Amino acid sequence: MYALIDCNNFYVSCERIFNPNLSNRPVVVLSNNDGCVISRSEEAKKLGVPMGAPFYQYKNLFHKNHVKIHSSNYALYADMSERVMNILYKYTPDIEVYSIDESFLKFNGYDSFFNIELIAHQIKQEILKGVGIPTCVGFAPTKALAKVANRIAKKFPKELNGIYIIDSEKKRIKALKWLAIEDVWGIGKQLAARLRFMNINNAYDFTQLSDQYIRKEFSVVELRLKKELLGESVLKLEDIKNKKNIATTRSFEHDEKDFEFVKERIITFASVCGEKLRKQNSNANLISIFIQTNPQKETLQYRRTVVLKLPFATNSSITLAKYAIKGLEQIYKEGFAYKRAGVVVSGITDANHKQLNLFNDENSRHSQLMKTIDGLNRKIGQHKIKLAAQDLERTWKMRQEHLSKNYTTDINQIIEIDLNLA
DNA sequence: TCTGGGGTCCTAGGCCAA
DNA sequence: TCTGTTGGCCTAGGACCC
Repeated sequence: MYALIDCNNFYVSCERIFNPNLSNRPVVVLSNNDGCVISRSEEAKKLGVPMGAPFYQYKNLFHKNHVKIHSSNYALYADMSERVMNILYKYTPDIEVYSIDESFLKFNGYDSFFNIELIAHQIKQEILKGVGIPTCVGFAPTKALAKVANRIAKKFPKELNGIYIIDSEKKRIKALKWLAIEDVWGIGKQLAARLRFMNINNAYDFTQLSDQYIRKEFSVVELRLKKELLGESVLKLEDIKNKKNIATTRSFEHDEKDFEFVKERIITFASVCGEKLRKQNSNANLISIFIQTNPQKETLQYRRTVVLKLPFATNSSITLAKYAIKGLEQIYKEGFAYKRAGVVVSGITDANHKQLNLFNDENSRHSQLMKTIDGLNRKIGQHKIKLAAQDLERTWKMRQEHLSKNYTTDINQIIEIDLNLA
């Protein structure tokens, strides 16, 4: 059996732990730059706030309904996520941390020996008591069905208490007939529209299509999905692997025409990619740089990406920045106002197994220098030590007007309790 | 004025070598 | 030597996920 444990409205739930004022009232958490809504409390959902809603369009609605607004505080969420996952590891070592707020667990042979419902209850209770986050638990014979079970648990909180188990054919078929096609894990907007057009309206209809037809009209991904929904486990737990791509991309606070501005951003992104590579002890062989104008505006658009092959595998921020500038110079066009830019490194290899290059190789001092920079940044706070090409005067602040404190990761921001009031 | 960011996997198509 | 086929590798772009 697979279990899917999913935290309810995760970012909002994290904010609520440290701020009881947020209980039982509409709360939203915004994306970087306070751009869109990326987490909503049940009360906010009831007000009709959709996922991804642009903040500025909903400002009035929020104001009118006293919606509490928070900028995203990823340091806090990452720490709370780790606490949740640590609890899950107590139940089984077979875990796949699928995202910041959900994990698959595999319980081999538990079906006949253990009371699954009891385990589900224990998991839920322990996370709620230990971390303060409410969760939903779905159990089923495959990962895709566990997703379905979890969805049902979420949808009927009063009746099911956040737990649903698909453990019979009858329940499986009933669940699939209930699940709208666009809500199936792996069926996105485009596929759903095509399937609806073919009168395939729910997950059950989808499983009635023949293998050949699915393979011909769609792809191997959809075929696997069909098997999973039929109860044949083809998706296994994924191991924790090093990332295959590492990206650092941002929108600017305003549209920007100045080359030097964009260049400074690109250097910073390349440098951050270097840091991320070093953190997972990897090197990159390829670097791609992209810039784009604001697609929301009806002005002439420009968007280019360039991929450069690095002369040797590297994680040096200096080398990455050097090639990032080279790439930017190739794609930058005067006269456009840019809104977004980014650097992605790929072709990732293990830094311990670097292939020697006869003609080109990195200055051997880079590696020691990077170690020193990383060490200092860890000690005195993130990103205080920069490359000279980064602007030391300007501090790049995202718009984060509603940011909560780092209650659990910064000793200076730890929560204080006034015992006189308590 | 104000619309996020970071991933994965798959397919198609080009190129190249056997 | 030439031509056609096949399969591997690479990359770009699309679709999907959270």
